[in-house]
Amino acid sequence: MDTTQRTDQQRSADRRRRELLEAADRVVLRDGPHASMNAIAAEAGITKPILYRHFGDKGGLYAALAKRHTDALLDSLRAALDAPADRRERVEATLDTYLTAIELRPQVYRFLMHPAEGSQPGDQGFDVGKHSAPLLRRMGEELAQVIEDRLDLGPGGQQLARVWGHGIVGMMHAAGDWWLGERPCSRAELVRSLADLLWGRLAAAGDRVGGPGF
Amino acid sequence: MDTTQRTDQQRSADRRRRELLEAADRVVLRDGPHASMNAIAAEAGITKPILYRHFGDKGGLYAALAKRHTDALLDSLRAALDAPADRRERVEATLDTYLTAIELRPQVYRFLMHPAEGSQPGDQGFDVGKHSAPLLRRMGEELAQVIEDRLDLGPGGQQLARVWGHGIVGMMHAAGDWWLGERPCSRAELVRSLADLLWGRLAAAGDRVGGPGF
DNA sequence: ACGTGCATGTTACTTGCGGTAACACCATCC
DNA sequence: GGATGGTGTTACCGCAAGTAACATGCACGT
Repeated sequence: MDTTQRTDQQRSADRRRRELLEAADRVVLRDGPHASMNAIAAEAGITKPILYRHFGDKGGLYAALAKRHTDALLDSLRAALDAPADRRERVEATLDTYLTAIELRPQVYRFLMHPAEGSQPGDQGFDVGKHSAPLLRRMGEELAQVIEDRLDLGPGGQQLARVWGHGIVGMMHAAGDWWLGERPCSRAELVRSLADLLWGRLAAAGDRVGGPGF
Repeated sequence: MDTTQRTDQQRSADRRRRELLEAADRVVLRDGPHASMNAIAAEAGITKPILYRHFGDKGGLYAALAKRHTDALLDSLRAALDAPADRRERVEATLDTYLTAIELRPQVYRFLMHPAEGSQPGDQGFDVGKHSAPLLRRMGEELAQVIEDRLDLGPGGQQLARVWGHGIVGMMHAAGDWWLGERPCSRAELVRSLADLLWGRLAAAGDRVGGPGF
């Protein structure tokens, strides 16, 4: 088997795949996650079966598309997480990076959080637990690793780090989602409020007069 | 217009609607959120158009279905939130209530977190912000209200409470989703870890030796 | 008693999408 | 020159959402 030829072919196929992904990206960003395979194929200047040859099925295409954006976002987050500053500043920088990303490209964000597209009626009866957006899971795992690596949490620290990783990511996501919809405050205020929450201000707050305390 | 007759009709329609919802519930719990309208109609012993007359479209049926479960879960959560105990115990009780609910009825949980079913290609271009599960939003708002009512957060407290409400709910949700899929620890441990996070243990933890600190 | 509404039910259809089979073109390699 | 393999097409299947048109039964007003 001719290595050069095979490499050439693979190179060509990879380039084509990237072109198709970029076309799909344009359509998804324009039409939303409901973009049909026909529409994507049309945007790419081809027809459906080619898409299916490259990506298997719609889930495959969407997974490939999601991976691109997820990787990019995770790179940004890693940079914020690795910035030279103290812990609080890093946490705020990470929150701000995430929120800035979803603020600048809400369509991408919406697409990434919609896992329902991939699954089909007949795939697997009812696997609970896999339906959350892969982006959330990956962010949770990454953050868990960072926490475990850098913090001394004593015995059971690894498990604690994983819980916290997923929990913090979920907090960031839900708050960001709500904020994006209602825009009740500036991004900086949101970041500060969330960091305050993580810094234990909930436990430290005083009871309201006359109330039984939360 | 005859009031008695109208009431009778309405009563009958309501009863029918409830029967249909219960049939839909059975199917969705059996087949997952991909249950077709035909399947639901068959389970109810009727045919599709009747479902459409009652609920408009699939989104309407699913919304009605979701409302039932969401209301039920919110009632449980309110009870936990109102229990006579100190703040930490209430937080743990609320977390535990939520986690117990999703543990006992994972199918219901999965259904509630799948908003993608409702939206259709042609409804509205791209409204970002409305795509999160209504359950999450409602839980966030409720918790925000409780926090605002019972905690003295100083100026800007209302906004802070809302951020925290949505953030905490998101934390609970993401951690619960991950936990449900991997079952890395007992429910009690998860509750404790999350409460520790909310109690500021992240900020209090020491740096690991040799690391720059999270 | 009888037609008039009106809700309830049906069959049969349209539309649109995911996915596939079968065939056509064009380069490359023996 | 003819096999091979990737790229592309048209035309189709199956299935689910949603709708139109028609049938039936029950309470009402006169």
